[in-house]
Amino acid sequence: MNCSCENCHIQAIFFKSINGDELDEFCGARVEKIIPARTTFIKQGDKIRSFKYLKEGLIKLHRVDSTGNKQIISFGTPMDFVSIHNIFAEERYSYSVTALETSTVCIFNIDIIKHLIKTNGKFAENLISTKSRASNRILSNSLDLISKSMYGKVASVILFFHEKIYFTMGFDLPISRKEIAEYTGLSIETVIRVISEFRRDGLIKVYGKRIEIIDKDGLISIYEHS
Amino acid sequence: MNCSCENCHIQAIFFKSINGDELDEFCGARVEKIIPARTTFIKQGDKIRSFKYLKEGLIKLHRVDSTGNKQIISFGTPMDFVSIHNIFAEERYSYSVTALETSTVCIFNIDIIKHLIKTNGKFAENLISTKSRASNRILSNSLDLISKSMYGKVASVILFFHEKIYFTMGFDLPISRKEIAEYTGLSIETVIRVISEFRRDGLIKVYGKRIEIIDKDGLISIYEHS
DNA sequence: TCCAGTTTATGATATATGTCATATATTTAC
DNA sequence: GTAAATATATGACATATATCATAAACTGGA
Repeated sequence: MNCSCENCHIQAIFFKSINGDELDEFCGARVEKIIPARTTFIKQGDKIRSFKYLKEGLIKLHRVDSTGNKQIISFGTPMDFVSIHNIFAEERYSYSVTALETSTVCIFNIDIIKHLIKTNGKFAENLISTKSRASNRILSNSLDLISKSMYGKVASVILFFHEKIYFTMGFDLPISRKEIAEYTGLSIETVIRVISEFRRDGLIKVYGKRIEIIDKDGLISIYEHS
Repeated sequence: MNCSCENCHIQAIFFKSINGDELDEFCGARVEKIIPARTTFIKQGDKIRSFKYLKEGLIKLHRVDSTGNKQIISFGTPMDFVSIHNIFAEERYSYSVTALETSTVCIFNIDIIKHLIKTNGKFAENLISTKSRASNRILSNSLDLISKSMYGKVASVILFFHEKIYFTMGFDLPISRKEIAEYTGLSIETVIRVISEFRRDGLIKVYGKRIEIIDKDGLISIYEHS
């Protein structure tokens, strides 16, 4: 199996720094795996044995914190998920990863990655900068939530899936109200109530998981003013 | 000026991967600067022109978010602050850095760092792993705050300065109540009220900035159960 | 030393958010 | 296809948190 995929982001990101021989070495050991929706393919605490790249799909990063509390860390698309957050820092994953939609993951030999970092400076630089951008984005989203009210938090989730994932006014939420609660730190009931209130105020239409944004500016205004 | 400091953490972290010649190149261009307490030496939006390491002291990372809200991102000691969060990801700092106590900062030529990454694989690996650990820790602290009540949030700040910075039961808080509010996302009054309540409940003694922990287990229990 | 600004503190009150109870709708397992 | 589990929804109520007002304590500079 090689790396001939047409629209591989990791190729665009990393491979411009890899020459022919290295590319063969890197891709020769690649395994592609289809992950069914709602399947956890990286478990918190597991030993890190490979380097994974999301080729296609949508995933969530989640964890159980030191006090036993379940929380969602972030949502990711191929543009922003490669399993590098922990690879060089810890021996084990400090988070789990679950597919929200059917996803395709490319699995690489971790030793080859480590070897590439040591022998290919351009690759190391690209990896550091990709990793930095990804973790900056996650941290920034997390910080955004801390200072917002329940309205701002729920609005930010709806706007996130609209602006970063689906790009259309109407879309099916890929997560439950409970998961929105785990991401925002709110209770489930509060999440449901806020969604209902947004509906009553004419900001969105709701049919179960289906959301249709009616007043995007209104949502943005709520997000911005808490 | 060279890198002969006795207890340099960056030396311990990075320099084990650098040989004599590289060390000279790296340290030859080093500038050491003393930052007075409460001075901002990195400003959000500034162009990144150098690589900075906190040799001595205590700093806070802070930012103004997209909606104009001021918040504190994290606190750092020499053990965990090197200005690598943004260096390879962005052209400009996405956060400011202010000294909370008189601090010493070592300033390196950023091009030499970038050159080292490209030519010294061991250095690149150490840098990636140091950076990963630092950003994992910051993210983890930020996520911890999201799901906690005002009691848990304030307890976590007090326990942080006790367990990670001063190690003694009594210490002077290096930040104001307002800064605790900016870190936790609470209002100033709520922070003050919670501290007063902790005092009334015999968990701590308070004399202005001075905190003395009386019932550490009680604080931990509050932190854990929200 | 005094003034002005900031910080800490507390009360009164309004609002935001969580908890518990209950009901319906939806999904899953067999 | 049915039972059980889970997800969504809403009301009533309790608790958590913010806001506004005020005052005392502290800080830095003229």
